[in-house]
Formats: sequence, C-alpha cells, structure tokens
Amino acid sequence: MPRPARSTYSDAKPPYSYISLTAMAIQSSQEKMLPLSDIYKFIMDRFPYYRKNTQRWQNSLRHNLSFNDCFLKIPRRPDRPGKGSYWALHPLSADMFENGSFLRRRKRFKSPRIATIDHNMQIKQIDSAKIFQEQAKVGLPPYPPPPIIQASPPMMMQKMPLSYYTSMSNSPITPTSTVTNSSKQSFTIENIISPDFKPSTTKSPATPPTPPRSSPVASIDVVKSRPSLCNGAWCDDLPVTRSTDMCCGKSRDSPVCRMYSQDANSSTETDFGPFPRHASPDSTSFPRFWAAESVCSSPIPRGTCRVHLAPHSEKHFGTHHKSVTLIINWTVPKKTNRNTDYGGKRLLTRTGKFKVFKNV
DNA sequence: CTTTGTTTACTGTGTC
DNA sequence: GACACAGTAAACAAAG
Ligand SMILES: [Mg+2]
Repeated sequence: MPRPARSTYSDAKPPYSYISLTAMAIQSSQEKMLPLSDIYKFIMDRFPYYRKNTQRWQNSLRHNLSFNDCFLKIPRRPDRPGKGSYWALHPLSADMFENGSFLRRRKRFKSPRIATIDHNMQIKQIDSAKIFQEQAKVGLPPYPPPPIIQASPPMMMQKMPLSYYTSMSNSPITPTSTVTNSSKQSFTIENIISPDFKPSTTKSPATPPTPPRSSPVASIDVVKSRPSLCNGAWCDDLPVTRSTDMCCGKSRDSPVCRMYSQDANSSTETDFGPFPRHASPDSTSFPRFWAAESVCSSPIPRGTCRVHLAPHSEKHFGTHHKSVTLIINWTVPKKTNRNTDYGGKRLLTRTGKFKVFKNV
C-alpha cells in the first residue's frame, strides 16, 4: 500500500491533494470503493484540518471526483440502496503516483479508449472506464466478455472492486491483497490487470510501469468561423464565436469570451460579462446606459451574438453619441486540437473592435 | 428539502 | 510566456 497518512495529523493542512486523499480513502477500503460520504469520513477521521469548512473542501472534492478520469463511479448494487454511487479508482490509474507516494503524482490520468468488438463484429473505440464499470457490475462470473482487441497502454494496474458485486451475502470481504482469482473465463478485470498493486518498493519486472501514453482522442469540431469586422455599419448579428465553442467535451480552464461596449467619447468600457451558458440573458441586468442584449442561439458550437441597444440607449444614440464601439474579445485555439487541460493547445485571445453607427 | 454529481469560470503556482 | 496541475466558487440537475 502506498503509505497511508499518519493516523493523527495536526490541524495543519496535509500536503496531499484531493486526488491523493481520495485515492487513499478508496484504497484503504476493503472493496476498493467507497460512497462519497465515506470518503469524506475517511478524510475527516485522520485529518483534523478537514473537520472545518466542510462545504468548501467537499465541493472541491466532488469536483475532483467528477473531473478526474482516475475516479470511476460504480453503480450501487440493488441490495445496497442508498444515495449516490460508489467511487473506485480506474484500474489503469494505479501508476498515478510515483512509486506509490501520495505526495508525487505523475501526469494527469486520462482514461484511455480501447478498441472493442460490438455485437455486429464492428470495431469500436470506447472509453475504458465503461468497461470497468460494466465489469464491476458483472463481477467475475459469466458473461459475454467484451473482447478487447488492443488495450492501448500496457501498464501497471490495480484491482477493481470485484468483490463488491460478487460477494453478495456469503463470501467474506476479501482483503484486497489476497483476491486471487485462479480460474477464470476469457475476460475479466483480473485478466487485464496485473495481480497486485505494489507501490513503493517492489517493482514487477514483467510489467514495467509505463506512464500512460496519451490515448487517441475523439475527433474534434474545430470552429472555423471568425468574427468578421463590420466597421461602419450597424451590425444586427455579429458573428461571435464563444470560447466554449472551442471546447471538446469537458472544458476547463477556458477563457471567457466577453463583450465590452465602449463609449466612443468617454472611453469608458462596460463589461457585459461572459456570454450566458444556455439562454439569453435578461437585458435588465445589463448596464443602464449602454445596455445591450446578447443572444446566443445555442449552447453548442457556434452562436450568434445579437447586439441591440436598449431602448434607453437608443434614445441617446446619434445625439449624445455618434457611435458605439463594441469591443469583442473572443478566443481561438492556438494551433488546432483541443482545449487546455485536455492535451491540446491553449487559446489565444483576439480582440475585435466593432464600430457601430446608427442605421439611418 | 439535502446530497450527490457535472460542469464552467477563474485563480494561483511551479516548471520549462 | 506557455503550459500543466491544483483549489475554489458557483450554477445547475438529478436523485434520495
Ligand atoms: Mg471521474
């Protein structure tokens, strides 16, 4: 086992990340899986620091569970009802910590996609997480083993919470290190993972701990459109690409596309804030004078930002102010590919100025 | 209602 | 500065 934390930790903040703390909790459990509340409990039990501000860190921790591929949600068994799922470690993430030290994590773990054969004998790429979640359900025994053609990275693996579904009532919960399945069918978790999780000292020469090579990524829709300048004309529909347009799947660390309105005379800038996620914003929340309305037609790929002046502004437009300059920032991927944390390139911020005159 | 889960946005930090 | 990782807040949905 990676060394667990000291059983008593002072009030100081432990040097472990949420990923580490959560991994500790899960690994410490008999079944290698825990419901959320038990993860909380584990952490609070041995780290007094986390007995305070529970809202805060628990929110962060949940974020980590969802966000990180190394944590898998395993559905509850019907005979063990309750709220929420169980959380396990992705078997292929055993390599995550350098020689098992919770203090040093390697590269962020990405659940690799794996080639399988579907019912029609078609080769399909699916997230390996799926396989393990399914497998946990099925347990050791029978069943149409999803044949694995090629599991991308050969690597050190760890146990899946097998006993969970299989040791319903009778079998004693197997101590993790001794779950040795002797006879088995063509494919189980145990088949594709190595027999034991050996952290610090021992290294299996047979299975060198290859760091997870980045796996093939799903194809991406790269947004091609660029906002075009429309100087000198009233633009009813400004083609604006939102930052989230650039994202493929989950996004994180993505910059925002904001829209600014700048008064040509006073040069005061009004920040209209990021574009709304799903719907059009209510125009009342916008600044009084340069109130505008932004409508993003859809939450996905591309949206059109429609800029109007609010009635109040409209009245002064062309008298008080000859024009309005809209400064619109948007982002483009620096190269192509994906966004930020997901292996791709960062985004560049571009700025466009749109001078808008009243349409006569 | 609360808890659990997903996601976006933003921030800070260390490294190269 | 680019980039990867980490922590936090918060919106929001779904399920208990
Ligand atoms: Mg996850």
